[in-house]
Amino acid sequence: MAGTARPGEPERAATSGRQPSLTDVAGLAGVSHMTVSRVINGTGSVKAETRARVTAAIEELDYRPNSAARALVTGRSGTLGVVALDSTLYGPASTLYGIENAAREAGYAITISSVSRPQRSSISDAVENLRRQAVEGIVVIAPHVAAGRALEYAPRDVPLVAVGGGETASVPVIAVDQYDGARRATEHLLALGHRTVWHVAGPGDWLEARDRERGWRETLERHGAEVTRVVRGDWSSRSGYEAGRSLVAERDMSAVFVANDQMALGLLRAFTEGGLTVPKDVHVAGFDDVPEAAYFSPPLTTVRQDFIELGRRTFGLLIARMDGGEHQVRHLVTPELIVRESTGPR
Amino acid sequence: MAGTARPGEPERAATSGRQPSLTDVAGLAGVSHMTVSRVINGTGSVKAETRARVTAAIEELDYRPNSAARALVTGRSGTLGVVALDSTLYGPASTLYGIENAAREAGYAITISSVSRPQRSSISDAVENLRRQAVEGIVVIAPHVAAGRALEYAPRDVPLVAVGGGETASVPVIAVDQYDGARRATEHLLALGHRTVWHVAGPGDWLEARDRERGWRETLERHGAEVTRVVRGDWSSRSGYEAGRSLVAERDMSAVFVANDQMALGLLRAFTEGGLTVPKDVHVAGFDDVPEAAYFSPPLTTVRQDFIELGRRTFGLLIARMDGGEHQVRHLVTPELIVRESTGPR
DNA sequence: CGCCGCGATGTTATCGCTAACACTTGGCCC
DNA sequence: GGGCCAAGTGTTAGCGATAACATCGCGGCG
Repeated sequence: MAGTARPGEPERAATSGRQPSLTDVAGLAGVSHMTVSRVINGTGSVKAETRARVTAAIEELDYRPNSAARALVTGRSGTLGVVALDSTLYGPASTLYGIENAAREAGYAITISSVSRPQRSSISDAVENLRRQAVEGIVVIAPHVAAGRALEYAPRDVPLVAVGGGETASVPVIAVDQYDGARRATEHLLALGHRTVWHVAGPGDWLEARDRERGWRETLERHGAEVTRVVRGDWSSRSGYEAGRSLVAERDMSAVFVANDQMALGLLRAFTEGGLTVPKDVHVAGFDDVPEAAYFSPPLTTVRQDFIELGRRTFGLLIARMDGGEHQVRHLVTPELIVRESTGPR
Repeated sequence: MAGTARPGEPERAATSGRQPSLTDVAGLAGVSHMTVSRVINGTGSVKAETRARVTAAIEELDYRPNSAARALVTGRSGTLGVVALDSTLYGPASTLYGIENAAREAGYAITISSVSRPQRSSISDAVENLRRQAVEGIVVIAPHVAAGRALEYAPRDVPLVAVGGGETASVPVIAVDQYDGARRATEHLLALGHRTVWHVAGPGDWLEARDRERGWRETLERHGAEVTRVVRGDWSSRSGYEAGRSLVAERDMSAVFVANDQMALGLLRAFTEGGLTVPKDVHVAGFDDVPEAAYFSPPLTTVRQDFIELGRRTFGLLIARMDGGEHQVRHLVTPELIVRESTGPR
């Protein structure tokens, strides 16, 4: 038996003050602190009996490794950072949830840094903020042009991936294929026999809004349908409502593709107030498939994005980046069209 | 001029490999590492000219303090943990946002640990998970009985506050006054002349559901109104829809208080399908005031909870706890009734 | 029979920072 | 003019972990 401490008379850590350290555990188990470290990390080889003694000591002292000390010596913090632009929205919140779950399973912690306004400076600030936390990698959830610009100047020395944004070549991007989703929705509406499809777009400085609009426009062009004027909202139900009011007046309007479900809700409301019945007078499709979409009046045809899956894949992409691999720039997740009554029989 | 390095010939950190350290900055500025530390932390006194030189060196090397080293020596990680039960819902997500904002302003980082299912063990796991990250304090957002039970066994050595949950005496709780909100909604409906008010409740193991139900029940009793049978949902629109279908059949049903807005949406849908018109045939009120509630068909009367404010106050409460003060157990935030068409004139 | 290698363990250096204390200089007071 | 104080700076000692190397038996093999 090695060491100076006698197992029969363990040196207990003072019950007061500070947390027990490796040395305290070692004292109690009658081994060196290095042996305890080996037991904890499963490295090296330790006799079964010794391991049992150490484990018991850890248990008794309720020992927990000091993550700061470990991070200092290993140079790895075990933490990833996520920048989210308005994490109260369903999409970002779900993506974050997916990322966090995958990260936790892999033993990483997640630190968040929200950004309320989509400005290049605030996004850069958030990234900088995370770097100060010594995160090992960063995810930016900000499908916004400002984010794209911010990422061009992103630090090179910390692995970074973007969700849903940026044509930047310098940062790998993962996203749901907005263009394809918009195409599906638009083609679905055209297939119902409409001469053309109107569009309520999202804010012009959001990449998702641009891609959806482009998907809609090019689908119309490909089918030789007239490209109507675009009404623009800001993602909110309120703006959808206003868009709806402006469309009610429009003659020869029989189908609308709205860039997200919340605006679609407002639009439905405006149509109802304006005396238009959906789907009898007008067909409406949305985007996102928020959990409530199936219970709108009428239930909304929409494009489903699997945010949880998106989050998981984002985490995988970041890990691959951190390991130095994975230089492919753009990863797309395919969305799915969910048909409901808002584009149903008249 | 002190030190051995000549300012004219700065010792640059190797461009390769590791991040610059205090010593690298010190070398470049021609001072000791301790002076650099003083400049960074604003402690002690440093001559203006020296400070300028150090600042320039920091800038040039793009130096960033190593948070692990700092945490190791100070014993403070500068990180707070948040446990959230389903952070994709509007309420928890907004509360988290409020907490994170307040924390960031105060220089703290936020680490999250989501819990998908409201079990005592998983909540304890999440807390344990955060402790391993050496957080200085923990917020548990989980207005659920399981959370309450988990908190009774919560570690004593890390400051912890709960949002919206638990009658536990051991942990300070901050919450929106659910009882009062339910009272307001119910009294509003009674004041419209209804003989009684029906209730679609949330899941029985959620404290918010219980408080809202109790607020409704006792208000009816206080006004001598009949207490009807309770229909129970699970917060989802789908369950609200089913509750609505079951209520459509009910004769003599003219007012419903639904425990949250999402269920209210489903209920409205079921009523529409069932041939009941709101507000003509039935009055409906919800709870939460999600951003979409104003655009339901019809716009929903509901009880607004200020989640952002709740988050800010939660952070304040946690900080107070961490400073050792603030032993008051229960803090309540008063909600507000927002009246819209769903309880409007017939 | 001595040496090599390996399993099991201990010793020492080190990560980057702050706390605590030591030291120098110059001005001011008596 | 000697001593004291404060400003400004440096030196040293850890914080609690892991990495790297050292040590010690012991069994097998040439």
